[in-house]
Parts: sequence; structure tokens; C-alpha cells
Amino acid sequence: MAASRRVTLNDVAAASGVSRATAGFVLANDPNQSISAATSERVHAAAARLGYVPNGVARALREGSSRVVVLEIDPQYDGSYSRGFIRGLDAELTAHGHALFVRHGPYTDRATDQVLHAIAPRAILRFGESYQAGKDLEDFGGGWRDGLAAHAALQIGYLVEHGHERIALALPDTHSALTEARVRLTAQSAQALGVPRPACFDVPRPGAESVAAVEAFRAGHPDVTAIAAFSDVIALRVMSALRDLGLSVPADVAVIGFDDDEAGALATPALTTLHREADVHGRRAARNVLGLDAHDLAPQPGRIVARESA
Amino acid sequence: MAASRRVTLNDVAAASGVSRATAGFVLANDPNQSISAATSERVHAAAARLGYVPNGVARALREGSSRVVVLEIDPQYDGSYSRGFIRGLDAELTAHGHALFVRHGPYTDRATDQVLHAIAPRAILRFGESYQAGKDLEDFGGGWRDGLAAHAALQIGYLVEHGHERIALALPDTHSALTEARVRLTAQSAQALGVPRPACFDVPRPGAESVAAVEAFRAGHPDVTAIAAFSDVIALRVMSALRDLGLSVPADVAVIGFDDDEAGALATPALTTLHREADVHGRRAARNVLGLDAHDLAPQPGRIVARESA
DNA sequence: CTGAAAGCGCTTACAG
DNA sequence: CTGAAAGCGCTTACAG
Repeated sequence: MAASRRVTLNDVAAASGVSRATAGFVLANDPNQSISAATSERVHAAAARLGYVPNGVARALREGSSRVVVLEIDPQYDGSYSRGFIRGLDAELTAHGHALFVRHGPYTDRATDQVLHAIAPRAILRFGESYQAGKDLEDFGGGWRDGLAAHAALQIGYLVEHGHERIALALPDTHSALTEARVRLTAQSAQALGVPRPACFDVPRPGAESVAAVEAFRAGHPDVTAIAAFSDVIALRVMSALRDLGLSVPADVAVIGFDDDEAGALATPALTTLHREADVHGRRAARNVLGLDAHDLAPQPGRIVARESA
Repeated sequence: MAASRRVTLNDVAAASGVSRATAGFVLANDPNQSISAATSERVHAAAARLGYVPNGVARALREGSSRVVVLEIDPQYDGSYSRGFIRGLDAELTAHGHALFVRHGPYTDRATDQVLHAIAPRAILRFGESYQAGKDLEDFGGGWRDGLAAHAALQIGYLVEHGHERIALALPDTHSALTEARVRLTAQSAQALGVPRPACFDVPRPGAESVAAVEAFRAGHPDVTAIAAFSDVIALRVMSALRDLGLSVPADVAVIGFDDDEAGALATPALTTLHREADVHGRRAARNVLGLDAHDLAPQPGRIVARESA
């Protein structure tokens, strides 16, 4: 079968008997032009009949950037929250004529530059960082400042409510802007609640090292009665290590996760955690990056999912 | 600060005192041209000094497609295997001058079409399906035929070796080309090993429904002594449901996972599973999609990670 | 109300 | 050995 040539604006113009310019004006709905209703209708009909779709590459060359947004995400943040965030971001960008593409990998300026040169996206977002598109927002548009602060407070607040005062914060073993923000916000929450500043420790991937890390931390901080984890993944590592050390959760130490991953619900004991509405955060990020108003998209408050571990 | 204009080929040509064409020939290393060493050197020096990077959008418009490959992946397949696959695919594409972008979402022809029109990628891959770029490979280039067959056989083989004959296959509750392939290959393995064809059942997300699904299956198949799961996620759902039903793993029923997710290692009992070298599969897929030879990239055999659940 | 034309930055056949 | 020129498909200021 012959490869059917792509339908271009020229084809639409020819089929409707107008110039390419006129066809373009009609399809772009250009308010500076006044095209007769008859002409407009003919052009629309021809475009529909031929199945015309504008060539995004040509348009991007002309306009200077493509109607594409790229999200960079470090694989260590993959989880139910990032999935929901991506879903919301994608849906909202699509609704506004843009496409979302995700780049998985560590954040490097070289990689970001390559993306810029390769497809000239309208903007590049980094999951967990402010976005890199000329403007310089203070947050990620979806609760990365107010939201994350509120959620960190909720996590610590739950433990305090349940009688804990000596609380620790368990982190992944590679740090980033996101882990730093979390440490800072957790410390602020503790202060506001009148409990000592949580001590932090890193928990590497499962294995002898992760058990040793938890053991060493316990030895240095024997009075800690509850551990707040950076994520459910980290919480599960902690619970597993505590079990290996012969400790019982929550009797000996309480553990609370963050972000409600499926595996937390299936753990023994089932993981108490915090649920955030990732979808709305993604939608808000989309609005912000396109310079659109996001006021009708109220970020949902987070909520504690109380199960067995705390 | 003034936005510094992008460096174009024109700038390089002007800076080195040659025409744009000549500069282009030098930078493209065009074998049909014979450029004097002096000229070539001057152009390269100018390009380096100015930090010239070709505009991918302009190039794509000219060449008909961009040096970009898009991977579509359904969120239900997110896990350690898909992460490794993406890592390998990305690394190998980058090494060959291409960029990888991932689209997360259900597979729909409409979405795929939008991608095509938006950035005209060199190819679009669907995780778990053959690729959609004119050619029609039978597999995904990284073990989706031979590889998946071998791995399905390994999973069932382990159970048979450990004395199981009545085996079931636990699947996610949304089916796809990938689940179908898995069912088919598992049935073939069972036949080759001389045990009855495994009965299949779906396990929905955690909750009352997933427990009911496992209970119903057990009632209908009381003689099943081992369950092979489509993935570690599904295996964890099954183990949790069995626990809720008062059954003990592996004493009452053995469970084996697939793909070695971190959560499996942390479960109680720790999940026995199968590990595949996702990275190499991704690299092979990259080579195939670019039409490059992949013979030096031998797919690694899978291996059983024997823990406690089977 | 509509059309001819320029130009985004690149690649490459063609002419010299 | 090197340059002038066409053209990928679009948008949009300009002329009529």
C-alpha cells in the first residue's frame, strides 16, 4: 500500500478554494481577521473531510516552541503520588492543546539541555523542583510549598496526637531539593507542635545495610518512639529492618508512611500513611506552567489513612 | 538580562567564513563532500566556540521526523522491570543521538496519533506490544517472545521442581496483549513440564474485592497448591488476601512473583520471585527500533530469587 | 474580506 | 573544493 501523504494546510486551502493564509486564519480562529461565514464554513468542512491535523513540528519551528511540556522525574520518586501527579498533569495539558512527555532519569543540566534542543518544549518541569521556563515560581504549583508544609505537619501531628514526642524522620539515601524541603518543613511542624526537632537518618535499599542503618540510628536515639518516613517505600524498609531487629511495630516503635502506595496497604502490620490528592496537584501544575488561572482547582487537603503501624 | 539568541548554523558559517552549506557538510560529516582539512577545522572550532547545537525542530521538519523515540506505557505496568527497561532504552538511544520520551497512560490510538502529530518521533513503542513504526516486529526486541517464554517457563518450572502440580496463574484485573501472552506462554510451559494447564484468575486492587476474588478462586480450585503471579504487585495482593483468609504462605499455598520489586523483598513472608535483566531488554529494544544490530547485546537469562513464599 | 510573501533553521541536490 | 538555492509546513504582518 502506498504511504498516504500527510494532509497539509495547502491541501485544505486547495480543497476549499482559498489561499493557505485564509485557511490558516479560519482554523486559528484569528480575531484580527473577518472571514465571511461562507468561506469559514467551507474551510472547516474541507479540514474535517480531509482529516487535517496541523504539523506540530512546523508550527514549533515557526512559533519558537512546541505545544509540549516535559516533566523530568528521578526514578527514586516513582510511586502512587507521582503516577497520580502525572495523570492530572497530562489530562489538564491535553485539555489545553498541549502534550506531556516524561523523561525518567536523574536531573542533569546536560539532559535538560538536550531536551530543549531536541523538541523545544514550551516548558520543562522537574518533579519536586520549581520549573525551568524563564519564570521562576517558588513552588511547583500543586502544593509543593503550602501543600507539602501542610502535609508534613499532618504526618507529624498524627504521631504527636498519639502521644509521641521523640520522633525521627527516615529519608532515602540520596538527597535532593525535595528531601531538604521535607526536613525543613518537618522541623517547623515539630516546633509548632512543641516537640523536639526530629532527628533524621537515611535508609538505603533493602539488605544488610538498611538493617544496619536502622540499628545504628536506634542505638544513637534510644528514646525515639515513632518514625515518620519520607515515603511509603522508606517506611516499608524501616518496618522490615525493625522486624529483623526483633522489634515490633507499633508496640516498640510506631511507623507512619507518606503517599499511600499499594504495598503499604498490603504490609504486615498494614502501614498507616498520609494520602495526598496527586491528581489535582498535577492539574494545578499544568495550569501554572501554561500561565492559566488555577483558582477553581482547589488543592484537596491531605488525610491520614490510619491502619496498624501507628 | 537580554535573552541570548540561540546560535544557529548561520552563525557558525559566518564565524568561520564559509557558507551555511559548507558548515553543514562539515558538521554532518557528509561523505559525499571533500572539504579541505583547514576549512573543516575552522568550522569545528567555530561551532565549539559558539556552543552550537543543531535545532532539532528545524531538522525534524526537514527530515520528516525528529530524533526522538516515544515509549507509551500503561501505568499498571509501572514497576522495577519497567524502570530498568526505560533506563536501558534511554541510555542506548542517547548513545545513538536520540532522545527518549515516555507517555504514561492507557493505550489509545487517539493519544498515539497526537504524539505523532505533535513531535513526529522516529518511532513510537508501546511497552509490552510490538512497535508502531511501519515495520512490524513480532516482539519488542528485548525478550518479549523468546525472553518472556523462557521466563514464564522458569517461574512455573520452579514450582514444579518444588513438587507442585496444581498451579494457578494470578492476573491483574485489566487484561492486555501482555497478559494474554503470559497466559499462553504459561500454559505452554505447564504442558512441556507435564503438569495440568494452570487455571487463571484476576486479582483486583487491595480491598474486600481482592479477598473475595482469592476466596472464590480457592473454593473453585481447592487442589491448587501454588500460585504464580503476573507480577510482584499481584503476588502481594494474593498473599495479603490469603492471610486475611487465615491461610499460611507457603505452608498452605506457595506464591511466586515476577520481576523482583522492592516491596516483595520486604513482605512477610519475603516473596520468592523471578528477576529479569530489564536494562538489556531496553537496550535491545533501542537497537531494534533504530534498525541497528543488537547481536552483541545478549539478553541475560532470568533467575529465580528464592526467598520464603515458595 | 482575501492573497502573496517572508521567514523559523535545517539538509542536500545542483551548479560551478 | 565551495556556494546559491530550494523546500519541509506553518503563522502572520502587509498589501490590496
